Amino acid sequence: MSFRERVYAVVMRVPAGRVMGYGHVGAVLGSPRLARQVGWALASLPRDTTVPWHRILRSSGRLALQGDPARGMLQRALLEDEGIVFEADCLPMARYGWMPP
DNA sequence: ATAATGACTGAAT
DNA sequence: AATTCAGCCATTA
Repeated sequence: MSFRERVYAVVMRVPAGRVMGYGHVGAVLGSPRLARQVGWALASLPRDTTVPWHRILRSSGRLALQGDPARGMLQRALLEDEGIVFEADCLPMARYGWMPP
């Protein structure tokens, strides 16, 4: 089982309308310092994937993909479709954040 | 085996 | 408040 597959397994557990930070996913995988590797795993995801990659955000609830406007807008649109309300490019992790039981 | 890369993060400017 | 810097570590070359 590769690192990627473990990342996908965690991300796919996140219910609609909830989000997780890269560091949180890394923490579930073993260490909060795996954030970058989580990012790498999602970056190598195919476009037609069923993995809800848009539910993974940067720390403090800021959106990832800020360097890529096209995908950034897509991520925001997907999250809003799930009922998440943004507060000026950020969203309250305290409310939408999720951790596996 | 070594070196470079990056959807990150937290501290320091 | 906005940027830059320096660690991080799986993957790739």
